[in-house]
Amino acid sequence: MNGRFAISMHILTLLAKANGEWLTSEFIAGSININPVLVRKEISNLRNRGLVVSREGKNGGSALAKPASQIQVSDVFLATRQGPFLGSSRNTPNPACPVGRQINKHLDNLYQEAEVALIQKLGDSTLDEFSRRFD
Amino acid sequence: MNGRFAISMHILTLLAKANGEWLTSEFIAGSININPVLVRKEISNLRNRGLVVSREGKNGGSALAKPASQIQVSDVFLATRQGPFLGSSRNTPNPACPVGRQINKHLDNLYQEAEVALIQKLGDSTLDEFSRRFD
DNA sequence: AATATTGTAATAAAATTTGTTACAGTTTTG
DNA sequence: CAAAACTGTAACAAATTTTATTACAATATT
Repeated sequence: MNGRFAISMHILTLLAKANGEWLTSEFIAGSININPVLVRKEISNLRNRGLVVSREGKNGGSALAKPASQIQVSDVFLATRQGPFLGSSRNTPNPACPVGRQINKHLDNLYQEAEVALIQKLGDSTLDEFSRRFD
Repeated sequence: MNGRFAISMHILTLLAKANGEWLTSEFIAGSININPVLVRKEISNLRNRGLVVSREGKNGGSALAKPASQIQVSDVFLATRQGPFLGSSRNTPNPACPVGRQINKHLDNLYQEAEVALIQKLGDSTLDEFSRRFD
């Protein structure tokens, strides 16, 4: 995972504990201690994924699109992962070498297997469970 | 995983298929298509992990420190991972906020659980198996 | 002694991530 | 309707991380 996963989990945890209140990006940014624009960018992504809803204008803000018990941690992982998860092979190995020619294909297979296992694991827990861990 | 995992897997696959030959960093770099110094750095790391042995001087190079069947993919993962695997929380959230104060602790727990699942999965396969996938 | 090679430090370049500024568009409220 | 409080997003800047390069000392072989 990357920093975006942490930011998204933080946002979603705040929303889960907000009890129907619409939180502003500025308030959320104050808790995470980052710039409100970054929060809005992440929320935009979560909204596209159907996890969050927002409203513009005065008294605007964001809220969960569905109960926290229906949001799995794996949903957040999938929403924030970029590309093939495990750093992907951005090498362009030598095609004249038998290993170089095939390594990316085999690594991609490996990554995918690993990712499936990880998603399964993260699918076990929900945002509701996660947010209840806080005092 | 990161680019270093891919590089290390590439190096180890070449060594596994080298049949006792000592491969030079230049040869390996040619297959991966990166700078030989990077190869030597990665090999240095793998050597510290007990996966590879090297010898200096003319006709020097590197070889596996043990049979490929005794090297698990999870060993490579552990050798190349940097820090808390999933991008770690380098945010410094607001300690005045109940969520901000505890989020890193709970995320770390989550990361660790996920990492255990991943390592278990990667522990299922060995370098030997991986290298046999190549034609 | 000449050659081939590793080991490693120092530095530079490139890529990625994170942060900032700016401002148009949308609601609410007086 | 105008002011205020927001979101949405683009464009740009700064910081960080990753990857590459240069340089050279140390080690073996021939």
